[in-house]
This record gives sequence, structure tokens and C-alpha cells, in this order.
Amino acid sequence: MNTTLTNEQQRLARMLKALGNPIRFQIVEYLAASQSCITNDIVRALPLAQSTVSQHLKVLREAGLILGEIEGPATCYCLDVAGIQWLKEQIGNWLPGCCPSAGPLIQL
Amino acid sequence: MNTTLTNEQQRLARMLKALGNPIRFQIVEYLAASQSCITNDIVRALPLAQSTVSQHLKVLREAGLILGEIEGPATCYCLDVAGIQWLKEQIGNWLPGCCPSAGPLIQL
DNA sequence: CATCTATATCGTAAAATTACGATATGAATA
DNA sequence: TATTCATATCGTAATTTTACGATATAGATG
Repeated sequence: MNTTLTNEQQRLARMLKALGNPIRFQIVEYLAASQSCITNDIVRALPLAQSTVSQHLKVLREAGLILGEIEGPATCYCLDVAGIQWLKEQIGNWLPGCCPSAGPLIQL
Repeated sequence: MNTTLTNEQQRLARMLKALGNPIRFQIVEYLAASQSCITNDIVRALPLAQSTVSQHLKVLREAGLILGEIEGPATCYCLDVAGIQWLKEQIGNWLPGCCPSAGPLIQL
């Protein structure tokens, strides 16, 4: 076995790890539902301290799943659509030989 | 925000977390490439102790990504095709509104 | 039966993650 | 300018994960 992962595989694993945390999964779902944005909304919706939420947002940002933009005194977060798109494509094309009855996923 | 995840979302997060570890990601890729099986092959292919590999295999098993079957003195591992199929479907249908230019993934 | 082989599990140490309060920063506001 | 508000970062404690060696188990082999 090749003992290293390609850069793409590392990027994918990083995304999966970020999403594997239930809190972060929820944050992504929240951003998808609300379209936008303000960090404080997320903080108020979760039973966690502001600093903890900020830390989770950083992980999601560094994984390429969300984008943060400073808007005046606040920060507006939204999904990194390109990153999520890439993730979905990677998983869609992953292990193509694994599920022969299904075949690869095709993007419409 | 609903502060809990559905059972399906929890199952998905568990799979993503399991795959988010680079070693476990490699093990899954290895099993996909080799079709089968024997644990000791995986151990010899990785720079890790046998007990550590066994632990990773347990995590992958409990996440529903691989199956283990005792074959005489050894254990034969292979992908849990149904579980992986489910994962791919979940991700394919995930955040359908997120990437409007792409639309949902359709299974052929 | 004694031994070897393959594997899982146990106990534990080290490292990473997760959470918090406190603090720093920077923009808006009085 | 002083204050407030939103957020990021720091330091740290608690928890979880990851890794190892040792041990237990169960089937094969001499």
C-alpha cells in the first residue's frame, strides 16, 4: 500500500474530518438553511460559548467548507459552494468499482 | 437551529469522522483496491502496530464502512458495499439547494 | 498435547480535540 | 473620545483519540 495520501485525498480527508463533528455538521446545515451569515446567530442557536463556536468556524473555514467575510463590526459566514461542490464530486466518483450495481454518479 | 441531529445525520457524521482519519481512509482505499481481505496484509502495509490497526478496523466496522468475517485463524475484511453506497447517496443528495448551478446528483 | 499464527482486547501514555473564560481587536455609536 | 458590540485569539482544563506493548483467544500445525 502506498503509505501516503495524495494532496486531493488529504483535502478530502480534512473536509470529512471537519464534517464528522456533529456541532460542525449542524453549523453547515444551519448556514445552508439560512443562506447567511452573522456569527452571533449561530452562537445564540447553539449551547456553546462564543469562543468555542468561533473555533469550530475556523476549522470549517480551513477545511474549505465555509467562507467568512468581515462586514463592519461583524463577520458574515456562508457556505463555500465551490468547496462543497468539490466534496460532493469527490464522493460521487469515489470507489467507482466498489458498488458495481450502481456505477459512478453523473453530474447533471 | 434544532440542536440535535437525526439518526441518519448521526450515522452520516459517524462515517465521515471515521473516514476523516488519514490512516482509516487509506485502509478503505486498500480494501477497495485489493477486493479482500486478510488483516495481516493491512498491518504489514502500514507503519503501525498490529493492535493499532485492529483498533482502526473496529472504528471502520462500527461506522458501517467495512465488514469483517472470521475465516479460520484469520479475519477477512472487505468493504461494506451497502454502507458505502448509502454514504454516497447521502452526500449526493446533501444540501441540494447549496449548489444551484449543479442540481442534485442522479444515480445511473 | 505443545506450539505457532492471526487477531482482538486491555491498560496506559502521548497527542489532539473540545470546551471554557479572559482578553485583544476593530468597527460602530453615544 | 469613551463606550459598546461582534468576533478572534490565548491560555488552559477536560475529554477523546491515537498509538504502543502485553496479554488473551481461537484455530491450525508439529
